[in-house]
Amino acid sequence: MIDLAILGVLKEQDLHGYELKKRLRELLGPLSSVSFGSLYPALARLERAGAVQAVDASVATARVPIPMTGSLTGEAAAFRAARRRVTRGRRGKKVYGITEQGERRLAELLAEPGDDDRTFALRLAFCRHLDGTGRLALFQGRRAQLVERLREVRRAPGAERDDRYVRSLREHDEDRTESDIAWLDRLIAAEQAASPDIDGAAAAAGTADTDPRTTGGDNP
Amino acid sequence: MIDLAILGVLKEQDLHGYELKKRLRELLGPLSSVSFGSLYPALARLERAGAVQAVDASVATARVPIPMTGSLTGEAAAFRAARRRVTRGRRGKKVYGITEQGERRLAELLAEPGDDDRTFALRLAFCRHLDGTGRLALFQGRRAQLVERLREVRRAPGAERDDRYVRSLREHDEDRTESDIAWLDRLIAAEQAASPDIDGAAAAAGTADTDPRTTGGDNP
DNA sequence: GTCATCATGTAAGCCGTTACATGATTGC
DNA sequence: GCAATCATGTAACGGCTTACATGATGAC
Repeated sequence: MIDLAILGVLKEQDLHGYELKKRLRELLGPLSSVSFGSLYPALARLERAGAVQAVDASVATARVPIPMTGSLTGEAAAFRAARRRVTRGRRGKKVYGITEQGERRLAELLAEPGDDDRTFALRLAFCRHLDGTGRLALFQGRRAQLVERLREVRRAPGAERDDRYVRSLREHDEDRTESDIAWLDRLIAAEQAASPDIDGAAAAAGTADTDPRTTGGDNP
Repeated sequence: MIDLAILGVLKEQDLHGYELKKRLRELLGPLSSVSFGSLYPALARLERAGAVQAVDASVATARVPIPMTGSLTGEAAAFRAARRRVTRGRRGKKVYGITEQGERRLAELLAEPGDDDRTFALRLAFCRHLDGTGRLALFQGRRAQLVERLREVRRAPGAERDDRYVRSLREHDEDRTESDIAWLDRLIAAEQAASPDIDGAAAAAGTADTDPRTTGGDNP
């Protein structure tokens, strides 16, 4: 879960822990943003596993210029930074980059099934690193899951005991789920329009029984 | 969190652990239903804390309130003794009932601030045990939180780097939040219609700055 | 008599948090 | 030089899950 977030962000850009947290925050919102207490150990673990690697901060990313204050031992500092390529930058910073192994791991994490509400948002945020087939599988797998959930919400055992608040909760939950399914339908349609050669039939095995009518019918 | 769920369910009916889990499942859906591994320790903890109490299974469903007259008549003493003596029913079942202390604890848990997405649903499910003022405070507190979240989603720092998937995610998140706010507005309106004497001004201190226009404008 | 279900618990471990400790760099 | 921010980590802990262990009851 946190591995996916880290690798997904590092795939777009080399970053150190502090920046990583900021980027995750702006990507995922203040909620579901990780804390340092889990971020740094996770980075250390990923480094041990060979999925990420400390890189030279000065060559990390072109768009982040390091302001060399120049006057005091500028050349010496630059030299030292250049020599100790794999340790830390000027400010104790440890800039991480994703390795090839890490990219494979990211692909695995993006493709593996079992998405709850939180991991789906994360996967969607990084799904550009998937091919069209993988994306369709992701979307349709999620859709099937929501359809199943909608079925359960509608079955609603024990609903006769509900007071009006619980009833309202259930109704709103139903609306939300329908809205989510309609949204996924739009994503799926856009994906199929972008790649007309794949129909997702192979990718979405087992989801063929999903009933289009359960989406609440926003299509005429 | 789990305490709230347990006490809320036990307030409506005496139950043993197994049934409690089933009831929670049908109340909250398969998601966010607790596992035995957390339910039983929680029940034991609540029993040690005096919030719940093992009761005689044969009188369990009657839900007879304990007479709190203070003076121990012979009858009440006998009842209490009988109630305390019985630990488990025929089948090793241990039926729990909520105590007065537990009801106070439930009221505390329902009223205390700090609701994330999950605890709000739980509170709403049991908010009938709150008075009108408490309910309004709950709804309006949640509304203020969602308005703040909407503001953050719309600010969206770093959104210029987003690909279309992240953009779609943000848009859908915005729609969802707007829909949630509109739903809360309906709940609030219904609550105020039911109790015209309270306007929630005192209960919702600090939420007066919420702008009705931020709801997406489903009102003409 | 044995199998599914009901019923209660314990143990190990994961995943993440908060709080704490430490130090570098920049701005004033 | 001093505070604010940047930056990295460790320690303690909490809550919840899975897996395991145990046993009662009823259907057949």
